Amino acid sequence: MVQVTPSMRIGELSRRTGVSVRSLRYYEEQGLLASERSESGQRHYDAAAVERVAFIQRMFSAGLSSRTVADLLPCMDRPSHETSDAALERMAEERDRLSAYIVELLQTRDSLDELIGTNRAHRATL
Amino acid sequence: MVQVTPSMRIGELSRRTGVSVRSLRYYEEQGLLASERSESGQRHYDAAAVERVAFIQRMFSAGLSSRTVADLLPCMDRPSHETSDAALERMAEERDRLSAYIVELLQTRDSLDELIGTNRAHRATL
DNA sequence: TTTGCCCCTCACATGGATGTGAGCTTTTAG
DNA sequence: CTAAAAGCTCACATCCATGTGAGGGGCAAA
Repeated sequence: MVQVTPSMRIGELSRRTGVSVRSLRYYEEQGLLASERSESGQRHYDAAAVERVAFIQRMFSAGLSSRTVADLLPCMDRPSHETSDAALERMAEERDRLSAYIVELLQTRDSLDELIGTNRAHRATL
Repeated sequence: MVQVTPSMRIGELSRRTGVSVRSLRYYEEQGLLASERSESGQRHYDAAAVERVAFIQRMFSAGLSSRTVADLLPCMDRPSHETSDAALERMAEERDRLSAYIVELLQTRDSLDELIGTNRAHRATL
């Protein structure tokens, strides 16, 4: 039988995403990343998994917890009328949190720039 | 003798900054925040400490470790020719890291917006 | 003096993602 | 067929800022 979506095993997914095998298993444990199991119990992923892993990483790096991401993913997989008010609200909340965080970081970057500027100026007086 | 800078104790600094007493002691342990000790061993801070604590928090929230902040602070306290090349480079490095991070977060926010938009659209079809 | 609050140190706990290693099975390449 | 490479599970370790609690001192108001 020909594989329609040539499945990859965990090592390959790890290589393609740059995410450790350990972490991929963790994502599964947290309900973020599904896998088909072969008879012998090995995980197999379709090509879409690469994207999904990237998404998960982005969310993590934006400060969302695995729990939160788990709540969001269904809305991504099947955006439908089933999307509860709660989930929608949750997304908006996270978005706002992220926005505020970005603003904060921009200010922090300015602080750093100023700090660097001041020090460069002092160096120039050598 | 009149106190020129009326010193505050740790509880007050905590209140003014919103940072826990525990954390303030931790900052000191990490060499980020100095304090004068009274005879009985109690910490006293001058008004400038409030600003410094705020700065530390910003750096932390920008992902710098206490170690890194400790390396940066001398450049803030005494920007002078003594500012080593290494320190300056370090600052620039952190600035760039932060910049890259911000860009990433902006993209992530866009992802979230799109996700929210898609779901709202589906809700509208109810 | 007693009561109450703040401070001190020490040290163990927490959370969340990830690292690491043991012990064992499956797959693959020679 | 055999050995290397890759998977599996389980479970303990790590990092880092912070929480928490024990046990005890300092100091002001009643």
